[in-house]
Amino acid sequence: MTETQANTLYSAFTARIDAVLDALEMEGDLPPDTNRANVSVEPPRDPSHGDLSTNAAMVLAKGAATNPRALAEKIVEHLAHDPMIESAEIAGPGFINLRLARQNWIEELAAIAELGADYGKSAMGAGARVNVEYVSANPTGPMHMGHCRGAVVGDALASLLEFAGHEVTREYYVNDAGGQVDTLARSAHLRYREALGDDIGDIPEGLYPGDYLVPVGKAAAEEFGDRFQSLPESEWLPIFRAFAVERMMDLIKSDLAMLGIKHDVFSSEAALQAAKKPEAAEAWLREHDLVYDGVLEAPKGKAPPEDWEPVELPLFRSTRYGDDQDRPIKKSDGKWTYFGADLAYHMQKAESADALIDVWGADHSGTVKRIKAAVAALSEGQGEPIPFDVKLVQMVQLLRGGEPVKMSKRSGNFVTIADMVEEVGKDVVRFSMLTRKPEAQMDFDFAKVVEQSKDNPVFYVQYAHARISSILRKAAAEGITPSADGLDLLGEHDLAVIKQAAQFPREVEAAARSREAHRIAFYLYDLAAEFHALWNMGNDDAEKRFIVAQNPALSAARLFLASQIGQVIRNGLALLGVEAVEEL
RNA sequence: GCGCCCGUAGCUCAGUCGGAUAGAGCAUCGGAUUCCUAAUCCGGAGGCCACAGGUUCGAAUCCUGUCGGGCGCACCA
Repeated sequence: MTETQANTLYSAFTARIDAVLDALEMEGDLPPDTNRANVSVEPPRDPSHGDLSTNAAMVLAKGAATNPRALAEKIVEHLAHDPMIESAEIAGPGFINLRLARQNWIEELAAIAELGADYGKSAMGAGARVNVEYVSANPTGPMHMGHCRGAVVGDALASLLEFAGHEVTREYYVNDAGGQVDTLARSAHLRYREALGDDIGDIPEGLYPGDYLVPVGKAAAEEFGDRFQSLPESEWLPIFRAFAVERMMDLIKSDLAMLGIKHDVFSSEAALQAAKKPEAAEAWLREHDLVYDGVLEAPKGKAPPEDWEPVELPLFRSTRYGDDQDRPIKKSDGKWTYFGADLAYHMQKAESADALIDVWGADHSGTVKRIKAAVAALSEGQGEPIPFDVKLVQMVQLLRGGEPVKMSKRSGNFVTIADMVEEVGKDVVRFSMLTRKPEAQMDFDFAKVVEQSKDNPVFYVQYAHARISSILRKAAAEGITPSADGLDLLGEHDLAVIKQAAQFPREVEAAARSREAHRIAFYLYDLAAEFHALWNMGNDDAEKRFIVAQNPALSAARLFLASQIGQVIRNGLALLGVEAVEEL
């Protein structure tokens, strides 16, 4: 309760209860400076328990040397006089259940109208600069499904944090310095020779066979003519590396655009190395005895690699920070390891951020400890340790009609994001990726998603929005304008939807705090469900329809309600990067 | 062998810093459409929250162990 919170309905009542506890301290019913960390004020799961519930009496009774119900009675006494509280009751082991006066909900609806696209925004982040690094797929080919989940999860997380008051940088780390990009360059050169008319035969083992390099070869032929056709590799490798990486990044950016993803910053590993950042990091670490030259032991419990031989390498003392083993920052050929460059890269990011988040695939889980160790070591050394989170996104098992689909860049046979988006649409892809928590594995059956697309939750939410658009269109045609004037005419069943909508700001903060964007998707589903339920009441009872014949004042009020629910759905979908359609 | 993640209804999954009778969708059974989009709604049935201990007013949630599934485990990225 100590965190900064937006001025929402729920935080307002949290403050009221806090004030009551202050009063009880003054009156001696509670010991001074009672620890209230475990006090919660939140809507109960079961709506029949009221609008808000607090466990304050149960949590604080022991410290006050009394029993929960006795303390609860004292709290209730204070709350009973509040005109914004309709009733306060003690229930079960000592919960205090509050029913809020309907005025609260009417005002909340007005607040949605006033804030519009800003409704739900929070100041929680207090402008803290958060760098979210996601995707960072190697620039050796188009994006495939293996990248998709992390891309969507990272992007939604970035939007969420932004909405919750953080200053977010969306960053992509381009691994353009390792051996894989040399392979890319060689593969591109082969396609280049092919474009110039050489018979290249089968793509040799160890090069990338994918067709996507054919246009790269043609482009190179146009750009360079036959200049590099028969020169030794050393003459063209760096040139083709840069050329091909640039083309691959264009490809990746266009794939990302299909998913509605756009990064602010693309950081090049090659540029990082050219700027000697890893050297600087190494020097600092050596000064502090965090890097030393040593020999790693062969892995235990598992047959060591056949070509295993002990080699002395510069090692980072990641064991000092909880890793299982010290980690090499340079290879025996003197080049930086991925990790060696990556630790310098994280320091670079930290220079312009207050917190770092990496979104990685679960296949990198083994490297989390070392990078956390490195960031801890380096940032402690340079003042305050920087908060650093690695969000691991679990694998997606891609199926087609129940059969696993292979994904391998080497074979050149893989389902690309472009294929996926073209077949099922961006909104389905994004929403699907966000309707389960990222740390759980998921199956994604291509055929199933296409066949059952009507059952996909994204349509359920979009349908609610479409219905709202539809009714507003109809009202406009009939000359009825939504209006807040008659909101007092709304009934209990209308309020149920408002209550759900009013939770949006809470959900935003809870989701941002736990850094879990998928909560927004589930919330929207619940909100849509409330709306659909309200809509269907109109089937049985014409008085409960949005447009009530002979009652323009009530119609205007209900249309106002519908319009605001639509606003909240739009705000939520915007966080997920899913479109709020006008009609299905 | 070690590390990380997961285990909740027949299936796919939610579950708010530990809260009240564990929730949804699909599937299944029964209802609602002369009427704002039925791509919707209402109701029934379906659970030893993998298992065993522990922590406390209170555990699906936290701790320990076991079992099952996934990912990773020298200089790759």
